[in-house]
Amino acid sequence: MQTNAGVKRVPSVHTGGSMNVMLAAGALRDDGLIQEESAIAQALRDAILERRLGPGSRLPEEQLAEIFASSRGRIRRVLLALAREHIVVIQPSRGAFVASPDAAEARAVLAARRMIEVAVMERPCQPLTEDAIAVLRAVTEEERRAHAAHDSVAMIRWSGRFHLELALALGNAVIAGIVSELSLRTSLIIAIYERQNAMCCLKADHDLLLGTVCEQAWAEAGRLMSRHLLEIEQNLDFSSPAPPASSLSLILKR
Amino acid sequence: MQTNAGVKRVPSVHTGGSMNVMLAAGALRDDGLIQEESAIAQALRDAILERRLGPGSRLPEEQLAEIFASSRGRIRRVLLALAREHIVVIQPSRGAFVASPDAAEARAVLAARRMIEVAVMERPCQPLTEDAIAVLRAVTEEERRAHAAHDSVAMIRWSGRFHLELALALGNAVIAGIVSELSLRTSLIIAIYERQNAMCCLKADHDLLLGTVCEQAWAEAGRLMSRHLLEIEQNLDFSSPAPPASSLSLILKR
DNA sequence: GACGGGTGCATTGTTAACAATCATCGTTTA
DNA sequence: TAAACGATGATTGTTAACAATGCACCCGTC
Repeated sequence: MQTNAGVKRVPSVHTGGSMNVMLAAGALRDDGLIQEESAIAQALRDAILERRLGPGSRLPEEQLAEIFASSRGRIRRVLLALAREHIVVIQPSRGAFVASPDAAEARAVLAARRMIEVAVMERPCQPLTEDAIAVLRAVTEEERRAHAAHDSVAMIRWSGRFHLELALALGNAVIAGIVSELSLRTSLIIAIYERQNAMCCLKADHDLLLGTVCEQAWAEAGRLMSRHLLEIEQNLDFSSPAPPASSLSLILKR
Repeated sequence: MQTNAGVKRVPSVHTGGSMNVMLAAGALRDDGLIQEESAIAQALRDAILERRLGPGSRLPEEQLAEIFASSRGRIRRVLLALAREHIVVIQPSRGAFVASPDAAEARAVLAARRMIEVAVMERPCQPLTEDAIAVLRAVTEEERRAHAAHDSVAMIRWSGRFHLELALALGNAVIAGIVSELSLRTSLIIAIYERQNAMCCLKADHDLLLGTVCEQAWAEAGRLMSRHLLEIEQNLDFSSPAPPASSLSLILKR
């Protein structure tokens, strides 16, 4: 599924360079899965990311097989892969469900993110290239556009994307893979514990961050990143155990 | 995340203590795998960690199924899980092999480790408990013992274990999982690129580190950790592409 | 009305047979 | 001699049928 509808348009002149990085993002490789499986996995990740599939949702093998015009065996492999990413839970003899992390796990994930992403800011292990800056600018531009259009799905996606590109630009592919996984888990967590009045995770934080990054003010960038992630955490409400218990309605195919 | 809640670890006693510490290690849960599969996966990880299975080794499904008295289907699941940990590579229609990361991947893994583990030292997100210190002391004691006995297998294992316990003590379960995976990848890397005259990865670095940790001298601990990991990296020789090409001799079952 | 047991259905788990693919090696030919 | 070709065997990939499990529903009894 590199037909990722929205991902194509990077509004910059240097289509060539951006394109490359664009591809890399979706394709941060799904080791051990063949193309078709990888596509299904990505479709499920997208559905979770965009909250079409809520935490606790049932994921029946046969139904998924039909939806994706695939076989049960293949779905099974995909579900195992997603279980290893901690966004799906497999209960033996019961089936697979979208994970619904508890408060402790939520805190652990966020703490890990803070630790890692702040470290990436403070001590980048790669020089910042012009290309990388261009990509980051393009992403924040997309974020702004999504925000203006009140397109919350796009907002979620580009927001995650910003963190990923940052990890890729200042860290490396291994770190980016880790950040990517933690990002996805985070968005599951937000789906469960978000405060009602939540400010939808963006108030130009990313712009600010990008500014300091461009100036190579690493210490300040680290501080901003820390604050940014702390804010996300502080906008969670762990008091309501609230398992939203979504139905098995699958609006997966597009 | 009560992952390690049930496992009480008391360091003191020789066999008993060590055993307990042993258990906790593998048990950093293998999501999506049933017990039997998890055991097989751990056996393979151990074999790789201890370099009984060298990089590039072939891993035929049927043979593994026989060795572990299991079925091909189950082996298949295990291999997929290990592929997602990047310690096994699955080549479609060709089979599974122990991964042999190239220089670029090796550097990325080590850089990621340095970034993350240094961050854990510098900014622990948990107060250091007495229990944790006891466990860490026990591990270094085991390391010393293994070193004295020239038991390189035990040395490798306890060395990795030290890093894991550190991440668990000062970080959390999520970070420990990440460190655990990176550790395993590192030991694959060392198996490939280690300099002949390598000093076998331990010259009391861990003792020193533990000392500063106990004193809660975080900045110094971070510096030591950084140096420690850099030393590992500097003892690698990427010039010889040397794929040791090990046979498929499987001394897996114990 | 609540509890316990039992039946049937829906779903997952497992297996075995078959199909497809790749490597090996011997043979042929330029 | 070396390259190309082709058959053979070994290994992986896929499927479909069957077994096992858990769940919901119904019924009877207390």
